[in-house]
Amino acid sequence: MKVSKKGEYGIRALCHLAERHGEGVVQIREIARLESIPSKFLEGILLQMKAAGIVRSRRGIDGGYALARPPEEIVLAEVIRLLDGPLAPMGSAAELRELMHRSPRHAGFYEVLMDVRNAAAAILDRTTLKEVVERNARFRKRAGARSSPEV
Amino acid sequence: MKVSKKGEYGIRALCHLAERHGEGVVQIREIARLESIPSKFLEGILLQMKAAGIVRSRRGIDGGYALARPPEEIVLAEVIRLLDGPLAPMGSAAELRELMHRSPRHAGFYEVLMDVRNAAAAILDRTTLKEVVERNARFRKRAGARSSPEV
DNA sequence: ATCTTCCCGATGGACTAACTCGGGAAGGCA
DNA sequence: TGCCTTCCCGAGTTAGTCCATCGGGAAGAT
Repeated sequence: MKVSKKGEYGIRALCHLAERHGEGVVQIREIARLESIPSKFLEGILLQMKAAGIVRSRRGIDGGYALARPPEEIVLAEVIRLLDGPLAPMGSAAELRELMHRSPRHAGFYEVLMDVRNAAAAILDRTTLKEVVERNARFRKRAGARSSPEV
Repeated sequence: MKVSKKGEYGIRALCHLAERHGEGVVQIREIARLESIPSKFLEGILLQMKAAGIVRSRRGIDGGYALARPPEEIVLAEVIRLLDGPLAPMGSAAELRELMHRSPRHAGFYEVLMDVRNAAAAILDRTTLKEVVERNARFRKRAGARSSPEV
């Protein structure tokens, strides 16, 4: 599995929206500026997440984006799968299973890869956006107490 | 983390060598043929593993490759790190740590990624080549009993 | 001397990542 | 009705990586 810039930006943007959940929409430009994300790139990412039902939008003069669901109902696995593909370290879970019984000579190895993907999936499937935001807040407090002016 | 063809071929070749451990060297061409790996590609991979001390070689008319250490002293993590880079899903463990205290705003997210890399590392650091070969054998028996003529 | 093998750098095509451009469509407001 | 601001969307660019191949050179056995 690999989390690309696209995936990272996607999650960061969702965190931003999660923090303001319930306060209406927020514009691409604002997210891009505050999160240091290239805005045209972010545009495409949000569009893709909208098509997937993670996020909703409103156009016009007071338009912008908001979460389509509450933060505790969005899990990291969903957005990473969407933006960066399957969680398995090689191919997808289905392809690994296919390989295992198509070439039993190396099935043991593929089985280990499957174990790795299951371990990753176990974490990412139960980690909600809400939890990530809470974790972020905890770190911000801890670090903000002694240094660093926000980056 | 991503296991590429290079990593897959590397492990498959090592398994091949592990099965014949103690019986002298085996040639690139033979490994390539029996494991369906492009031989020129395999050549480079073996060379890299030799430089890393995983494998040793002998040239000349009866040359070839062999494991540099017994199969129970080679772990998957070592070869995957060598051939495919760090196990973390984004950057390396060190870069993730760096990010966490350099931008505490998203440290929670990076921490989750670190958890994922730790889960992967836990599996791959304790899985030896010997264990993979044993697992392979178990599958071969199970499947060979009812079908498939080796691929 | 002459095979056979490993050693090693260079190259090439396909594909992806990470952006960027430019224009179009929807929606609020005067 | 315009007008402006926002989202919508396809196409293009640049750099880099993946997978593989070529061609020759060096070491070693007989």
